[in-house]
Amino acid sequence: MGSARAPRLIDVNELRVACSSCSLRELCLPAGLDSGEMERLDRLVTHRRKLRRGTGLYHAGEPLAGLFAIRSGFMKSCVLHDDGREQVAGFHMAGDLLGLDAIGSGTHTCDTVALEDTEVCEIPFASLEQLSRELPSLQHQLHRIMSREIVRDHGVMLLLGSMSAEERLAAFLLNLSQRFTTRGYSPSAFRLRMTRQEIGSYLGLKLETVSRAFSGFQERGLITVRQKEVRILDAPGLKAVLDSKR
Amino acid sequence: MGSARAPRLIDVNELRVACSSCSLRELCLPAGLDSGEMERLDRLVTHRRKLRRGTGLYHAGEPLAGLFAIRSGFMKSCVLHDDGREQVAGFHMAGDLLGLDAIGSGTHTCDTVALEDTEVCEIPFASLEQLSRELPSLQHQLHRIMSREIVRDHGVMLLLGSMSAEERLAAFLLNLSQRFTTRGYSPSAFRLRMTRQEIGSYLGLKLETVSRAFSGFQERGLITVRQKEVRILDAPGLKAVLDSKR
DNA sequence: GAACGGTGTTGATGTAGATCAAGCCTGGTG
DNA sequence: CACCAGGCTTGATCTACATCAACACCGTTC
Repeated sequence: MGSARAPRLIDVNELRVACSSCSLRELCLPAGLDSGEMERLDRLVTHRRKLRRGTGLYHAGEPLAGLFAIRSGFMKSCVLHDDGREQVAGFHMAGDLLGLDAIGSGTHTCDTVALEDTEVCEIPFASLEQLSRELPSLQHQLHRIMSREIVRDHGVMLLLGSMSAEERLAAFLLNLSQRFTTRGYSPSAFRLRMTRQEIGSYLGLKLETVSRAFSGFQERGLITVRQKEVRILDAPGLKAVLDSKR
Repeated sequence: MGSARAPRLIDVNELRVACSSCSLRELCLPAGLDSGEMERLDRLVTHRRKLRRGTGLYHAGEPLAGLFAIRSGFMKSCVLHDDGREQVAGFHMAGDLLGLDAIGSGTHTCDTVALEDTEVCEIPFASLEQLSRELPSLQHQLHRIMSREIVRDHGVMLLLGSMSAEERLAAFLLNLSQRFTTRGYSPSAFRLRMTRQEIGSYLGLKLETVSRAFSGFQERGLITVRQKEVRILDAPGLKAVLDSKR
């Protein structure tokens, strides 16, 4: 269908969103590459996809198509248990790389869904492996990204295994705040893209508990919440919630 | 101290435990390599270390020395929270690769401790990256291992976030059983290398709860437990515990 | 602008697992 | 061989969170 359009126009458009001119290049796969290297990476990224809010990107069981870098928007990934139970495994924003779970088996092990309109860059994995053999910086960056994902997961395990409801929510808010900051947004005022139910699923809590924890923080003057709009009034206070329990 | 010994002897010894003659080669980093490639990998593995039970291998905060492949024995890794809380992040046995957490930042993010006398092969990471640029099979195997670690962590997150105490313990026992089987041991009778406290830490439970769940399984004829000796009498029954809760 | 469905808040009650406590194995040590 | 410390089990009680329930809010659609 896209082939009906004038090819020239598409080329120009693709050029405009090349890695080298992408504002996320320092967060994403191209971090640490020089301009020549980045150009070679660009050539791998032939597909970009726009996802409407609510649309899935890939599903558990599907063969690995490629990795996906988020250009803009917000996504969640969910792991599924045999019996239908599902849990949010992570929330992903611009610069994050999705699909790493599928490298091991060649098959995706979780579902990913856009929580707002989202644009992703598709990077064919075989080509990426090949190119990263030629570009040590790219190879290393890929390793760094996978390693950081492992460390992040360990943090979530710690949270789920040994923190109270309020501690979990405080950690969650501080983490979001930090990630927004890295991307140039306000650390203290942001809009949650996910529901209470999804936050609860991620934190191992029920939605009512999440709601009560929000209210509790608000009563103590740590934050204000109005539906999905959150403002952090007292970041040190939130951090203190984390250490309070000894 | 080792240099006082006759170098010849050490060389012969090192040869004996080369990757190519290691019984774990299909589980470990050399999986998928041909004999010439394996020989090149062998040359990276200059250090082997024996750890007495209770000894640490590396600690959070230390710079990445290298990756470590377990040749024999049993280890745990623990993530630490700022406030001193600690949680077991995983149990590791022969063929497992340790240290992946440190690639991202260059610094280890967890502690690892031998739970019984253990022998590990040290693989300098920089050399491994270099060699994996020349050997696509090695590169791919490294990626597979990291990806599988991510998938494993997602499984633990699901367990911690949405399973009851008995479900967690059942999943844990079945996982252990499966890993022992892969390594050629009995799937149904094995000796736990960790304490109830460590199992509890890993599963997000207190040791008393772990103990009660063991007793419960025993009363229902699913297993027998006597201290650290476990025998699985009814594997399908244990699997049923996982699905019971809907 | 009325009606509706998805989302969020708040209260009342129930419960799985934590906590506290006591006693029992077991393996290592003098 | 007796002793001891660390590990394990089991019981009684407590509590944080789940569950159930009612209602309020908001954005969408007709």
